[in-house]
Amino acid sequence: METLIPKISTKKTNFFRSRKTRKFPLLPFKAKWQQNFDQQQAMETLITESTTTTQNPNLLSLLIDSFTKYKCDPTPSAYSFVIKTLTRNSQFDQIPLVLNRLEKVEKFDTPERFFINLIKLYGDGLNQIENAVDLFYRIPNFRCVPTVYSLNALLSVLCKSKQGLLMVNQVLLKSTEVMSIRLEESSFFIMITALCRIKKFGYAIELLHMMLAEYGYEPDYEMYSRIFMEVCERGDYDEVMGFLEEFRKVGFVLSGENYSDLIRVLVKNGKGKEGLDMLYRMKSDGMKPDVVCYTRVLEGVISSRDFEKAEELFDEMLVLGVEPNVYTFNVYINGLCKQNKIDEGFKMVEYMEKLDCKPDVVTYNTLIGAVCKVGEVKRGKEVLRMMGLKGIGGNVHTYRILIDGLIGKGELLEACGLFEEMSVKGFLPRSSSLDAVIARMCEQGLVGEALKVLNKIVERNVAPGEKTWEVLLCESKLDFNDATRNNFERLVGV
DNA sequence: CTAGGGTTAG
Repeated sequence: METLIPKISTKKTNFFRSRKTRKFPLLPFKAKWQQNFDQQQAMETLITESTTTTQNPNLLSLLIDSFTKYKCDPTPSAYSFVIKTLTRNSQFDQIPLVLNRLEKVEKFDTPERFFINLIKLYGDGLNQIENAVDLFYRIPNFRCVPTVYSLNALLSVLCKSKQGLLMVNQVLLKSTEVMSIRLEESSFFIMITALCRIKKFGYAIELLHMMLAEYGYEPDYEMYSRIFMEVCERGDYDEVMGFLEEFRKVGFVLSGENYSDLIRVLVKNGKGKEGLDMLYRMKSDGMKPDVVCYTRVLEGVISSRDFEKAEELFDEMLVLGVEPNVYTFNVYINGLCKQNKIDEGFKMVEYMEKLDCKPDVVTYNTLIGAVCKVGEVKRGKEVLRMMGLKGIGGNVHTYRILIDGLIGKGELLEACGLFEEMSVKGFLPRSSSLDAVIARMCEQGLVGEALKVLNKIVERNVAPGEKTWEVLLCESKLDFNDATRNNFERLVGV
C-alpha cells in the first residue's frame, strides 16, 4: 500500500496516469470536495434550524452546532448569514459575541465585504458610529487586509453626522499612516460631498486642491459641479462668482443645469443684465436654454426694468419654439404692470386662455395689485368675482391686496366686508391690515362698527396687533360686551 | 431618456 501522501514534487507522473492505472485517488481534491459538501450540509442545517426554532434563537450556538455536526469548519457565508439574521431579528446585542468568535476562533480569511456591510449597519442603521470606527480598526485581526473600500464605507457613515465628521481626521490619519490605505478619488468625493452638505465650501475647495497637490488626482467635472451646485444653492453672489472662475479656469464647461443654477443666483441678486449675458453664453456653448432659464432671465431683466430686453426675450422664446408657460406669462405680465400697461396685461390673459395656458391666482393677483395701485379697487374686486366664475379662488394675498387698496382709498366699511369674507373662507388677515382699519375707523368715529368687525375676527382666533389695543384702550367710551371681553382677554393672555 | 425648477404681494 502506497502512502497516502503523494510525492507530487518528485513524481509528476502520478498526475498523468490514466484513471484506471492510478493507484490512489486525488485525495487533496477529494477532501476539499468532501469538505465543501459537508459545509453545504451544515449551512442548510443552520438555515432550517434558524427559521424553525423558537423566536430569537441563539444563532451563534446554532452555527457552531451545525458545523460540529458535520465535522467541518464554519464558512464566511455562515457568519454573514448569522449577522444578517440577527439584524433582521433586531438581536443586535449578539453581534459582538459573533465577532469575537470570528476573530479569536476561526482561521479563514474574512472577506472585506463582511466588514463593509457591518460598518454600514452600525453607522446607518444603528447610529453606533463608535462601533463602526472600532470595527474598522479591528479588521486586520480578522485576517483581512482593509482597503479603500472599507475606508470609504466608514467615511460615508462618518460624513452623515456632526459627531462622525469630528472623527474623520483621526480615521484618515490612522488609515493612511498605520493601516497603509491609500485614499482614492472616491474617498475625496465622499468627503467633498459631505462638506458641501454642511456648507463648509471653503474646506471642500481645499480638499479639491489637496487631491491634486498631494495625491496627484485630477478632480473631475463631477466634483466641481457638485460644489458649484451647492454654492449656488446657498446663493451668495461673491462665493458663486469666485468658484465659477475656478470652475472655468480648470477648463470645464458648465452644463445646462449649472447655467440654470447660476442664472438663478444672478437674478436673485438683482443682476438681471449678467443673467442675460449668461443666457447668451449658454447658447454660444451650444445649449438650448429651456423655459425655466428663459423665465428666470426674463424676471431678471424685468426687475432691472429693462423692458425692451424683456420684449426681445419673450419674442426670442417664441421664435426658438420654447413654449412659455404660466410662470413665464406671470413674470411677463408683472413686467407689463410695472410699466402701467395694465390693459395689455389683461390682453395677455386672454392670449393665455387662447393658448390653453390657464391663468392662475398669481396671474390675477398681479393684475389686481396693478389696478389697486392706480386706485381702481372696484375693478380689482370685479376681477376677484370673475376669478370665482372661472373656478379660481382668491387666496390670502388676493384679499390683502384688495383690502390694502380699499384702506388706501379710505373705504373702510368695504374693507371690513372683505375681512369678513376672507375669514369665512378660512384665510387669516394680517394683524397689521386689521390694525390699520380699526385705527382709521376709530378716528372717524366708527367705533361701534370697528368693534363689530373685531369681534367677528377675534372669534376666529386671530389676535389683532398692538396698534389695535392702543387705539381701543384710548377709547374711553368703549363698550365691550362680555363675550368680546372674554375673547380679547384670552387672546392677550390676561 | 426626462422630472423639476421658475412666478405675484409685504
